[in-house]
Amino acid sequence: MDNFIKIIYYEDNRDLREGITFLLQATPGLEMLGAFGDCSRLSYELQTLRPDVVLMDIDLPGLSGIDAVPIVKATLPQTQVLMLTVFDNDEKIFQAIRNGASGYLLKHTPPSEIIAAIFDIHRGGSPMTANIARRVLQFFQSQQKAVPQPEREDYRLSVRELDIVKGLVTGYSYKLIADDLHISIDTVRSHIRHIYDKLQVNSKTEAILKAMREGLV
Amino acid sequence: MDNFIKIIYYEDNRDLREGITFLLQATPGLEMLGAFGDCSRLSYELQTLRPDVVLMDIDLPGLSGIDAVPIVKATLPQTQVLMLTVFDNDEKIFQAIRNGASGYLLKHTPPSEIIAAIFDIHRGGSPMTANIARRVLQFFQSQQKAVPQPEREDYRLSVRELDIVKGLVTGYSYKLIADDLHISIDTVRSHIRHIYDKLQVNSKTEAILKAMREGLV
DNA sequence: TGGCAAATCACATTTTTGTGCGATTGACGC
DNA sequence: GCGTCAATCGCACAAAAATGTGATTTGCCA
Repeated sequence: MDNFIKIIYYEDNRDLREGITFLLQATPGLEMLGAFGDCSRLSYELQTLRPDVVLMDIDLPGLSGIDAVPIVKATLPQTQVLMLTVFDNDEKIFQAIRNGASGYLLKHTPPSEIIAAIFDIHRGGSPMTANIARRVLQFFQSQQKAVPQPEREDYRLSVRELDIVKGLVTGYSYKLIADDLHISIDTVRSHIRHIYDKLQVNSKTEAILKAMREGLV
Repeated sequence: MDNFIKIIYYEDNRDLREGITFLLQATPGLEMLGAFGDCSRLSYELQTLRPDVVLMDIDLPGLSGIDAVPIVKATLPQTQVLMLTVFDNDEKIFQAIRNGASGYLLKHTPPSEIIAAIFDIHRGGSPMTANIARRVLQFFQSQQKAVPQPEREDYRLSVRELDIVKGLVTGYSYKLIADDLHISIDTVRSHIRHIYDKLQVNSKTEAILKAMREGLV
């Protein structure tokens, strides 16, 4: 049984727990090490049984399944956690994922898919129902879309003027910028004048703030 | 055929295109509207055929499948895009997702799963191979971890000093800050001196930059 | 109750910026 | 070839900021 996938299972509903346990025990390639109604002895069970995969319900009495995930990952980093739950609530899903769960199935998933998911997750995949995956993707997309700023204006600064702005945003004085770019301080002044014109400001501070906010640098 | 899922397919490999087309044509519930070797007439095809699902290869001649996705979503926002490709490269995956793809399968996926995925995606799910899902989750986890800031120092600024800093970051001159807070400009100077001491800087610019970066405001 | 820090104000001096009014050079377009 | 513009530099004067060296009041707390 050396290359069998070793599994432990946390689920407070007794019928379900026994049903799944029976199912997994009957599956070649899987080794069911234990099934428990709560996480009260989680650390002990992890250390003695050293499972490859932990199946975890969310709504457990005492320590919730979500809070149990980081403990599993801290104790056995190589062990994969597969959430198996009725909650398809966004916050719970993301929380579980943040905490280190590698898969997320809803309980109504057919037994054959649960078994496939266990092999998947052990192979380095992340089984998710298509619904859950959609939530994750949507979150992902919303995060990404937040980056492209709201309509950035084009102030038509020349490359040299941008050099100067970079200097300002670095916190340099005119003199330092001049030294840095090997030009005279009067040239820096001159550029700064044009920059102020183009940015419609009239002090270094305003220019810096505007440049930062408008993402010119 | 009204409730059939209408599909168009972009794939430059002719054998594969014809194979998949044949497969989908033979599947009850699916209606294959067309299969094309490139995206040269994408807009036209979208508008005339109005598919429910677009299957999209990535490595197409001319416009790449990744760049085609935003066009699909812009033209027909309700239409779901399922990427079907050999690339399991992170950047390509994330790019496609960012652009609005709702599913991502590798070409070696068995035909039965491709068909299941089409039904899935049309139902609002996001079919992904477990491998792809793992990449997305990992990216997700790394993003989340990035949020907890890198140890913000406590510079022990007094409330009044913070008022001043806020003024600076708003772009106010000493005089404006003084007026704003109803104190003399010399008092502002005095506070600023203390602020510079505490922040370990020696110019307004540096103070503003440090305050912004350290999130003091 | 005596020390301490925060908040207030004053005055003087030096540096740094802002602004007005120039000039020269070189690249590019028409 | 002529106009335009970016990039360079100069000088002068005024305004703002940085620095030094003070002082007074208030409230806290040990």
